[in-house]
Amino acid sequence: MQVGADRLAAKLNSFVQLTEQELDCLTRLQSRPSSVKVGHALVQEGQTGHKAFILQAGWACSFKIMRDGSRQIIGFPIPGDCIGLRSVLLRTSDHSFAALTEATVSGVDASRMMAIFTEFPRLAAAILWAASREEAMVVEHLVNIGRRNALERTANFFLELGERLRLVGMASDTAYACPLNQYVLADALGLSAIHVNRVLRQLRERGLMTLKGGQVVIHDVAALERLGGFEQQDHMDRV
Amino acid sequence: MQVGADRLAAKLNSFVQLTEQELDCLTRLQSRPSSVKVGHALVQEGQTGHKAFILQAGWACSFKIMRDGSRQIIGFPIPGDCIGLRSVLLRTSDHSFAALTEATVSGVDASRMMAIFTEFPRLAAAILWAASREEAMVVEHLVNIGRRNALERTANFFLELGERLRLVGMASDTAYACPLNQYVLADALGLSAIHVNRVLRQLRERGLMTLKGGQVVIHDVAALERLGGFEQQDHMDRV
DNA sequence: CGACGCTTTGACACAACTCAACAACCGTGG
DNA sequence: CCACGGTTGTTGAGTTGTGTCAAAGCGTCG
Repeated sequence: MQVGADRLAAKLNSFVQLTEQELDCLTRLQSRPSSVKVGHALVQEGQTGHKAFILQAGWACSFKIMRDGSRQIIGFPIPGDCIGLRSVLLRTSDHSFAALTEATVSGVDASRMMAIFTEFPRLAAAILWAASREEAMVVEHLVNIGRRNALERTANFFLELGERLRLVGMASDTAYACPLNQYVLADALGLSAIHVNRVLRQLRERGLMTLKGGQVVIHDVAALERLGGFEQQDHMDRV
Repeated sequence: MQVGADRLAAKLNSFVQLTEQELDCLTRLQSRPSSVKVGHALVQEGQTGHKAFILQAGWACSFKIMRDGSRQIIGFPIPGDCIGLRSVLLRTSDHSFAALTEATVSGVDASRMMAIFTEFPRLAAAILWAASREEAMVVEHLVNIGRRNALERTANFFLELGERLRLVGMASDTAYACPLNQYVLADALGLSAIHVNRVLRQLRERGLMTLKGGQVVIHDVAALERLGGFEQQDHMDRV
């Protein structure tokens, strides 16, 4: 498998230039890609099987269900991202994953994963780096929910998402496909679905952005960034 | 330095039994502990120096300042926790750290940290494990803010904090020292300081818990756990 | 004593939630 | 082809939770 065919290899390769051997190891680490149906769970909270996946295509989300039935979505892995990496290290997974669209994933064997640490330390560092980026995203999400009102929060969310998608070539500067409905958005943003609707309307009426038919179009990037308190990320974090 | 003297070693040792050599490596990794004054920043957001610290004693918090001056507190590292581990991997730190009480920390040299990956892979795995636990805490925090109201959120927060403190012997089953004032709590919980006050009063009047003079006393553990939607963590996550 | 940091309280405003109903869309099957 | 049900989006009215502003109480420290 060459770089490019495997999303994980492509991502890690942007951190440290990987050798032939390391690329080969990554290939062997992953099982043959398999397809997942919409709504199907990948990892269940509390599950103790040490399974992790790499999302190769499609959309998914990680979330936690509360006792009252409501849920909080933690994040939306996009192609190249790890799913359930933590459940390999911590014995039980602390949250669940589900596919939001038809998706393809490749499984990662936990024991082989641990073996990497002894055989390919540079690869291990790269994985820690990827995990760090993921954690940084959760932190951003936390700040967004904790300290911004519904309008700012939503604006920030779509900018952040667009930024990530652009890095993997799934978005242009002002538009991208986004299959998230208002219920999903509500659970991600810590709002009610109805309020999400009102917020989207306001964003539309203000001429900032539109979400329609699974397509996000940003009409006024500058104004949206101002509203969402968005700051261009620095991606020069190669060691 | 024996296990016990060094908080980090003590923590990692609970994940994998560390060898003499590994313990020795951890000791050499850390600089001589130094003391930090209240309110003093350890890591500034955007700072590019690859510095990390291990908190050995005292209280600190990690936070992000918004453009409008408000702040969101991400978490409260307690002794044994890493501070700014991510700023070693991602080149710039994405948030800041400050001491909340007189604290002592030992610095960690970034280049030596990277060297661990090649020399002591088991140690690297242990560090990744510690980072995973930290991320799990952020996720809990996110869920708490996103999907619980002020009362439940506060209840959950103090239970969670107590749980962590108990693991390092800084809390009994029903009480612990907690130097966080209402402004700090507000910034952590995504509330206003005034509302935190109201919530604390309600918790007190309902006979659930009291925060007074830097001391948390839980009067009715069961009821508080029910209110906060708190579930006992599983700590059997040793590999 | 006054100054300061932190807590407490009340009155009011506003953001976000809930409930209820309806409209648009889309695939399915008659 | 149209009727249908299910899903998703839209809107309004009323309620509740939380923020804001203003002021006072309290303890500590200089």
